[in-house]
Formats: sequence, structure tokens, C-alpha cells
Amino acid sequence: MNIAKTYQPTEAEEKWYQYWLDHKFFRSVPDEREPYTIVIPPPNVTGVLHMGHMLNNTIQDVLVRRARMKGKNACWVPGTDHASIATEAKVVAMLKEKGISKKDLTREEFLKYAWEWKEKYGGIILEQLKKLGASCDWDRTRFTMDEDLSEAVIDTFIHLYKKGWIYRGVRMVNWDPQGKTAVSDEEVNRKEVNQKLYYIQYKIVNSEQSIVSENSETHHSPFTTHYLTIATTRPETIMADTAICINPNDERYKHLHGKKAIIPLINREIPIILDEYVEMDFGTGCLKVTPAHDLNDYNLGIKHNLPVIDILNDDGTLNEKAEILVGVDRFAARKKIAVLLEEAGQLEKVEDYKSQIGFSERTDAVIEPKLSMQWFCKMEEMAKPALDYVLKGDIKLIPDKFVNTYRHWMENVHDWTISRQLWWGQRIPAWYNEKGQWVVAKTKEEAENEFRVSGLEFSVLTQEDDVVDTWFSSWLWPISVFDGFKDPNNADINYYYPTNDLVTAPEILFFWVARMIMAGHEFRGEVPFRNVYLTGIVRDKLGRKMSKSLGNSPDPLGLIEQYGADGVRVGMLLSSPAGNDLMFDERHCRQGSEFANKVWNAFRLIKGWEVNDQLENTNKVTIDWFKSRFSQALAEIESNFAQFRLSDALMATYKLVWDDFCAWYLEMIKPAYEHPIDRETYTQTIKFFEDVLKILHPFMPFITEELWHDELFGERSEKDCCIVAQMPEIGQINTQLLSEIETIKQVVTAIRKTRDSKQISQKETLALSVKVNSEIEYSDYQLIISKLANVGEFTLVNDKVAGAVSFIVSKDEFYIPLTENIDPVAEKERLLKEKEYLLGFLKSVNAKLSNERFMNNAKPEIIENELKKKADAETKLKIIEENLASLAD
RNA sequence: GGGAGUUUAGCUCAGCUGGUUCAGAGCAUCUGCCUUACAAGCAGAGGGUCACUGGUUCGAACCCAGUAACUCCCACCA
Repeated sequence: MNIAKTYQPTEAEEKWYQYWLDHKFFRSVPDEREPYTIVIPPPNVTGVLHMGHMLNNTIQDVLVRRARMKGKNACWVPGTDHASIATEAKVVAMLKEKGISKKDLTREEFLKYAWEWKEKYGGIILEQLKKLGASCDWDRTRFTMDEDLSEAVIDTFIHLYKKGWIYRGVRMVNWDPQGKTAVSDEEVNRKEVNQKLYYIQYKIVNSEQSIVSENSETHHSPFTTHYLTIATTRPETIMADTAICINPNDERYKHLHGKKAIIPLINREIPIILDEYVEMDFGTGCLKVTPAHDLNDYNLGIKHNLPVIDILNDDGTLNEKAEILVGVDRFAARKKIAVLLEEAGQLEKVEDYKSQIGFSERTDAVIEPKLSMQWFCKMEEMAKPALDYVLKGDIKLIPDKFVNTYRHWMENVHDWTISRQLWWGQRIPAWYNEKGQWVVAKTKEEAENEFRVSGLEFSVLTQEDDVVDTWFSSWLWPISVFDGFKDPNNADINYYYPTNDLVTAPEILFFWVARMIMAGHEFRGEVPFRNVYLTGIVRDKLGRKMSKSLGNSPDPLGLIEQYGADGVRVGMLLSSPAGNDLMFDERHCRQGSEFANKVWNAFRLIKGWEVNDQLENTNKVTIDWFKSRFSQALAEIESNFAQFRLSDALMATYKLVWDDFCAWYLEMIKPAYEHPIDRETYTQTIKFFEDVLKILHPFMPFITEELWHDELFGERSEKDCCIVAQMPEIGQINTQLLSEIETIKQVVTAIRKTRDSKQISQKETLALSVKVNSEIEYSDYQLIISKLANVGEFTLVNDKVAGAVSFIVSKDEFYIPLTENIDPVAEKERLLKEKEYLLGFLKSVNAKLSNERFMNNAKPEIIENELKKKADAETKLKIIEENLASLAD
């Protein structure tokens, strides 16, 4: 036999992936079969594969391959996302390297570069997915900025605008001064940061004389001086203050009511206003109100009709409204202001202080609350039905603990800021005239028409500069990939939509999943998918999130090279229950590749057998047993899949293959070295092996396909492939046979243990006598025991065998005569120990049975069981006592 | 500050409506084997006060209350 001792994945993987592509096994078109559909969560078009993708796409591929093998018309739609902020940032960086600045380019020029970049790097990630074995229908690959998909975005924008759900307004937004764009609340990461709390004195107007005259210089309380003190973490914004606010109930500051204060350094007068919003016991009880740079202050400003002074430029530097430090960055300005205040004698003290600060998810810059004109999408009406779908169970979240989180979010939903100050994306279809009046329309011509209809004057219309948020295109993904907007009644959308399962990360449950549900309801009146499987975050062994900056993420393609795609897939799935974070450990991949090797070697064994047609089949019981065992395991696997318990399904498969098939079945039927095997056993075994390959295929597509085509299985037609084989069905399960074989296994194990403890070599043949007290026909199993435990003489006896090592399995007594090695003292000790245990056990069972309340309250089957436990224990005890007695003889 | 979740063997996790023989798996560990499918293997073994404290019950890893630690989400205390 000339087959490698170990499985070599690389070559097989390339060969079979190409074969599958060539034979269009991933291709799906509507037909009469039941569809099974997954749309990929589109990865960032310029991204590269990371461990999160590996996990996510392995799961999707397992589901898709399984559905395909169960006779469904499986369709997995791949694609990529244009990811405006991330991609635009990359393009800007690339241009910078070339010495080109974005602001020197026109929009068109910039977009030309961006598209070039996309053409060059876009889709790398999809190529990487192929290495993993992803069975996507590549003919359906979509990009969120494909013409049709962009058009859908514009059409839905107009649709929602007409419904009154999209509006424009000045809002406090999360401004990213580095990306120079607004980001949504969900894209802001809050982190606790060590800061300084600055105590700054503001003079009070016209109070100097009166207070000073009323109070002698020696006694003056801090509350009646000619100044007040505020505490702030952001002294650089004092120039934007438009009021000081105190709590009207604050006794300390009654004298300030109706007064004015003076901003230090720039000496501008601002009113002192009263509002219960101010906490009296925080800081000094005086709050500086800066409507342009703080959301609370903004709201306070609206309430009290305060002016808004914005002193920051888009890049975070101070503008001329600040009067001082113009052009200085906000953080540098903070330090300088502190110095200036100190010099002016108006900085009372500085304290260390911890508080939460927002950081941009994309650029990690500190978020600046900023007032700006933005586009918004109302969420309330869309959130309601989207919540109901989940609460009613039309959409299942897996695991369901996410339902609570989902509900909480949907009940407290904020309007969605959909505009982004970027160029890479779908440009908002709004058109302005010279006066800033505007309409929403698909084209310039339509817009001009709108203007005419409404009687507004214009000479030239300009389109809105902003693009929509990327999620405003990806929320349409399950519909737009099937052209459900362009052609709402086409064959594809009618057949594939709603899709079945969505596999994604919990952190985008609201960004993306919730919004897809809203869009599904709004634009199709239907859910977009039935089940949402939420994967965990891939972390390293120390529990840290895998990230580029930490450098703790292994290179996925490197892993595939090392362990094979099958090995890595198994490794990813071994310990990743839905919703739990996955503590990635390369050892799991090794376990996966070792498993592949095990399968490979099972193949080598069978492949090496020679058949002799003259031989009689002596393995009927074993074959029957494995049939039952296979069905039993299959039922378990099916049930695990039904509950999306993929790692359990994999583990059940793993154990079936390794333990039941390899360790027990093959060892039971294996002919002696260089002996032939009978035809029937051979044929059955090949059939079993083929079934094993099938159930393994979704997890390990490559090795199974490789083996599938071996001549061992006879002639295969070109299209007879494991990938499209029909999954085995659950057959008859003979539970009696299963339990009897379990007993036989215990007998074998007991004999092996005896060998171990008496240091008898496996090569030495032993004799075995059985005193049968149960119903088991040991003659049926004699061959199995003999083979697996190297037993020669096998006798059924009616009496105890003296001078032998004994053990009991279920009720039956086994004796191995061992004249040389037997040690009566040790044997007695062992028996006494077992007796002691049984007595204790009986005591606890009897305690239960004699407890009146137990007998009255416990269910009948529980009592019956206790009685059985008692009887079994008594039987065993009797045998042990007899054995002890015979030892004493 | 509010809400949710987690805590079971060295590690990662099962344990369904409380009830089979002092709690299970995989990996890791230990011991013995290079037995012609596989040392990426085989055979065997050890390992747990089910976070803690109370309670309910004939009976609790499971139900209830409290405590502690960790994780995540939400939130406008300067």
C-alpha cells in the first residue's frame, strides 16, 4: 500500500475547491426544491480576513453545506460592504503617501482614486474565504455600491422622505475631528479616562462694591465674594460659555439670582440662570453652560433661549470666535488656558478626575459634541414592528438572551443620523438653490421640476455634499442582493426571500440586524430572515479581544496552511457555543488536523483489506450494532443542529467517528494481519465509511471529498460528489443491542484493566469464564471479547472459579484464572472495598425508600428506579460476599 | 447610575420540566505500550465543598433571597 501515513491537506484543498467551482455546485437558481438561503454579512471591501470572519463564515458554510446535502436548494450570497468611513480613511492615507491632499481634489477626482483602490484591493477578502472552503454562489457576488444597490439606497431614501421619516435638522452630533464626519451614537466607544477637573473663578458683575462693603475683608465666606467658582474638565470651552447655571434652591447662591458673570480672559458678560438640572452637591454647584460643545448645555440653552457660540473648527482647532488661542488644537488649548487662568489668578485649583469620554470607533479620536446640520431618519414607527417580530418569535435570536437587549434598545430607540460628511458612499439626493432652499429628488431634472412646482426660484441647483451612513445601504442587503427594489416581483426575490439564517456578531445587533428587520418590514412587509445566530467575539487565550494593535491575532491563512482548512474549521467550532466568546487556542486547530488524520487512517486501514468471497460473515452483530449506534448519534446530531448547537453537533460527530467507528467498530471487525475479510463485512464497512464521510462533510469538506472519490467506493460519475450527497437518514435503533454492547465494552475494559494492574502483556492470551446471571447471550459476543481483549478460551460456567481474578459487569461474574499472579490478600482488599461502597450505597437508597414523605411525594417511576437500584446492589453484594467466602477457603 | 448576563475539573464548556450508583465531555495531566491504519496513535488512571451564605423541598449544580467577582449593553452629572 502506497498511501501517505498522514493526511496532506494543501493539494486536496486546491483541487477540490476548483472542482466544486468547475461543476457549479455552489450555484443556485430557483427551482422546485425548498430554498435555503443565507446572505453573508458583507465584510469591508478593503479588509482582510481576521479570526472573526473565520468563525462566522465557517458557521455559515457548515449550515449551507448541510442544507445542500439535505436536498435543499442552498444559496449563500457573498459580497462586500463599501464601509465609507474606513475605506475613505484608507484612500486618504494612501493619497497622503503620494503627497496628494484630499482637499486639493474635486469630489470626482477623489472618487476615481477610491474606485481604483477598490478595484485593486476589493475582493481580496472573498478570495481568502475560498481558502476556508466557503461554498458561496460567487456568481451572485454583490457590492453595496453596485449600481443597482446604490439606486435602491436612493429610492428608499426618497420613499422614507416622502413618508416624513427623513428630516433635516441642527443637532448635537458626535463629531469625529479626525475623520471630519459625524458618527452615530453606536459608533462611539465610551471609555473611562483620567482627567483633570479645573476650578475656575468667574467675576460677578456689579457685585464687587456691595459685597465688599457688606463683609469685612477678614471674614468672607466663599459664597459671598465677588466671584463664583465653577468646575469643568474642559476649560478651553469657557470662551463658548453663554451662561452660568445654578440650582434655584441652592441657599449658597441666592445672592447670585439675576446677576451676571464675566468669562475670564475674554471678559464677556453672561447671565446667571436658574435651573434644577444643576446638582447642588456636585462640583461647586455652579455650572458653566456651553451650548455649542455639550449636549446637556445645548438642551439647557434651548430651554433658556441662550445664544450658541461655536468656537471649534471641524478639525478640532479653535476658531476666531474663541477670540484667543485661535488655530490651536483643543487639547493644546486646554493646557494653555490653564496656564493663562493661573496667571490671571482665576484658577482656584485642579483636581484629578475620572470620567467617561467618547472615542470614535473608526479613528479612535476623542469625539467632540458638535452642532451641525444633519439628516435624520425617524426610528419610532419602524422600531415597533421590528420589535414585535422578535418578541412574537417570527425571528429567533440565538441564543435568546439577546432578546432582552434587543427589546431594551428598540424601546429606547433614537433617531438615526444618516448623513456622513464623506464622499465615498451614496450621495444624498437633496438639491439646494442659492438661498439654501432644497428638495429631495432622484435626479437634477426632477429636482428642478420640484422647484418649479413649488414656485421657488433657482438658477443652479447643487446636490447635497454628504453621503448616507453605510448602514443605510447594508440594511437593505437581504433584499437588494436579490434585486428586490429594482424589480420587486422577480423570481429570485420571491424564491429566496425571506432568507433562513443570518450569522453575525452581537455587536452589530442594532447597527445592522435590527435595521434589516425594519427594512424588511417596511419594504417587503416581511421578515428578512428567520433565525439570527449570534457568534461570540474571538479572543485570545488571555481573554483579550483579537486586534491588530495588540498583535495577538494569528494569521488565518497561515493557520490554514499549517493545519489545513478542515483542521481550522474544526478548531473554530470546537468551543464556540452561540453567543459565547471564543477563547481561541491554536491547540484546537491541531486537534482538528489530528482528527482529519484519524479519518485518513481509517481509510488507509479499510483500503488495505483484501476480500475473500469464500469467507463467512462473522460480524453480523457488530454490523447491526454500528447501524443502531450510527442512527442514535445521527439523531443527537440532528437535534443539536435544530437548536443551533454546532459545537455539540461537531463533538457528537467527532465521538461517533473516533470512538465508535474507529476505536470500537473497526477494531471489532478488523481481520488479523494479512488475513482477508469477508465480502459482506467489507461492503457494509465501506457503506458505513461513506456515511461517516457524509456527516463529516459540512465540518470538513476537503478531506471528505478527497476520500469520497477513491476507488474504494467504486466508480463515481463526474457529478457524484460528497458535497451534493444525500445526508443519511435516521434508521432503526435497537436499544437492547446498544445496551448489551455497552456491557461487552465494559467487560473488555475490565479485562484490559486487569492486564494493566497485573502487568500482563497484551500479547499474552487469557482465559475467561463467565457465570451468567443476566439475560445476555454471551455466545453472540464471544468473538468480540476475544478479539478486543485477546481472550483465548472462553467458557460459560455455573459455579465460581476458584483462584481466579474476578470482576462483575452488570450482574454477571467474570473469572480470569491467573495461577501465578494472583494475590489473595490484594484481591480480598479489593472486594472488601467494593463491599463497603455497596453497603453505603444501599444505606442511602434504603433511607430514601423508608422515608414516608419520599414514598408519598416522589413520582412512581422514581420510586421504581430506587427499588431497582436496591435490587441490583443487593445482587452484587451477594456475589461479592460469595467471592470473599471462596477466597477464605 | 440603570439593565442584562456569567461563575461547574488545570483550560474550554455540557448538564433540557429539581430525582439512575457520592456530577459529564473534549483538551491538558499521569502511567504503561513504537500491538504493521494512525506515537498527529493505543490501553488505562487521576482530577470538582457545582463562587459564597441562607431558605424552600422527602430530595438542590438546577428553584428563591442575599453576598462577592467578572463580562456586556444603556445613560447628559459639569
